[in-house]
Amino acid sequence: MTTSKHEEIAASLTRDILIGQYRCGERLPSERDLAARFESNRGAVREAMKKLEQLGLATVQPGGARVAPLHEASLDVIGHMLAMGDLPDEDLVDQILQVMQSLITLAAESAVRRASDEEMMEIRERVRALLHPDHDRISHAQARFELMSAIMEASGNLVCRLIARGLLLQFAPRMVPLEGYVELNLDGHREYVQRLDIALGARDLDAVRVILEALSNFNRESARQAFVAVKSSPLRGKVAAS
Amino acid sequence: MTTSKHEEIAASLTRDILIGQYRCGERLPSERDLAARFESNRGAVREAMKKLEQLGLATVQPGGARVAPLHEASLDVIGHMLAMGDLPDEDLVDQILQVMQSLITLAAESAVRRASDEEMMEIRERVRALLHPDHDRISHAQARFELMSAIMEASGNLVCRLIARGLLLQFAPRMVPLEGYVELNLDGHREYVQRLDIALGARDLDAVRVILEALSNFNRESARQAFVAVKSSPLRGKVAAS
DNA sequence: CGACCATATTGGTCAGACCACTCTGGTCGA
DNA sequence: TCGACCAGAGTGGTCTGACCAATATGGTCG
Repeated sequence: MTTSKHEEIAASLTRDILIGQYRCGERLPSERDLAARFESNRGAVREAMKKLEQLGLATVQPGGARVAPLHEASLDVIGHMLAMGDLPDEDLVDQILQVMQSLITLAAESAVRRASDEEMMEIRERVRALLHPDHDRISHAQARFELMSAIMEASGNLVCRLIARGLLLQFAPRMVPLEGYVELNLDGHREYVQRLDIALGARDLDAVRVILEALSNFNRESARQAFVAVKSSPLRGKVAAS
Repeated sequence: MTTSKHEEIAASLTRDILIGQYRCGERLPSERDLAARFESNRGAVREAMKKLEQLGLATVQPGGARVAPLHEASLDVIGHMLAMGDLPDEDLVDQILQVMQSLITLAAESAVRRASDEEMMEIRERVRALLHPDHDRISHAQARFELMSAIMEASGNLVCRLIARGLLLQFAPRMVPLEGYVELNLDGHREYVQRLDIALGARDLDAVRVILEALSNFNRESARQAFVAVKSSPLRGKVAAS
């Protein structure tokens, strides 16, 4: 057990809340009761409760802690929700991809408007890097990540950058189980990547927008097919055996 | 002093980091030193450090805590950044408005696609509520907030919803100093609101997108003008006197 | 039956201690 | 002279126990 006590408690309580063990508005057991249940001290329980409060899953006040409605939670719950089953929730994954597309499009528009020529060349190099033929899945994903980072940085939009980063940090680790099943439509993908390079060079806002939407749709479709593939695979659920 | 010790310490340290008192990568004083400096106990300092870590402003490890680069921070730092000066940073406000537009547009598209007729009627009622002539600034802002909430809920996109909510929660309170100076272009605004009502009824995706962009531009322009107005106002800085 | 109040319980805070790990500065050896 | 090495000081991580203020509870009184 490498995890500390309060992390263990927080994970357990988070899971209980997310699966509906404790329902919205319901009172959680007192810190002292939880300390006894988890055979720990109140300090550890207290840190766990802090974590729950930070996640927006519970409101803790003198008199007791109550479960908060999910739609009032913090963005950080997404990672926990993705980690709930043996596979991430398919709808949630698609929602994340949609939001990421919106943010990247916004950032790209901003970058096209205000990036210096040097920054734009840097971005276009990252775009062209996607075309290198010696990419396996992992290095290709890495290249896409670096492209996204470059666009976000050049956009000058800190808000956009922070959200995208926070979202990706929760999203990426949970997609590992699906990694082996994604099959990118490489031909169409390369086609759009080349067009993106040109559109960025021309600083053509509308073209960039359209191409990014198309690329995002590629990703969403790839994710969808990966879910289909993994669900029909005989290896499913091997994680639970470890 | 209604704020508790650890909140006071966290606020002080947050401010120090954001103004560059402690630079990126630099080591923060030890918890014991900070406890002595703030004439408090280590527990309080410790809670404050937890808060800093949650904000992504610092990484705390055995051996010492270090300041993290701003672009690796959590979205929650935005609220603190807005609260830094006597007025929110103008560029940051515009960035937030841009992101909000992206998210609302995404949610609206999703809502147009998948909302039931009842939900759509609910949304359109909120839209028409914006046209009521007996709105003062506050109730109009309230009505816009409720419209946004309805769209977000109908979109079925939890990720989008959580981000927008979190962002607005940090944003709204900091805009209070500007409230008196916003002058919405009511004629053009009403025009677009009416068109939005119709576009939603027709479930016209492109029209909704265009109208929301126009409305967002109205908001951004209003905010810009409010900054101009407040900066030329003789009442500036009265907050510091209290 | 409802308003009210005393009490038990809850979270909030604090003080102090111990532990495992990291960092530092000095020493020793090549 | 310079490098590796090592002991000690310092750090955060954790735990214990206690007290306080605010809340929730259940009984009592009107």
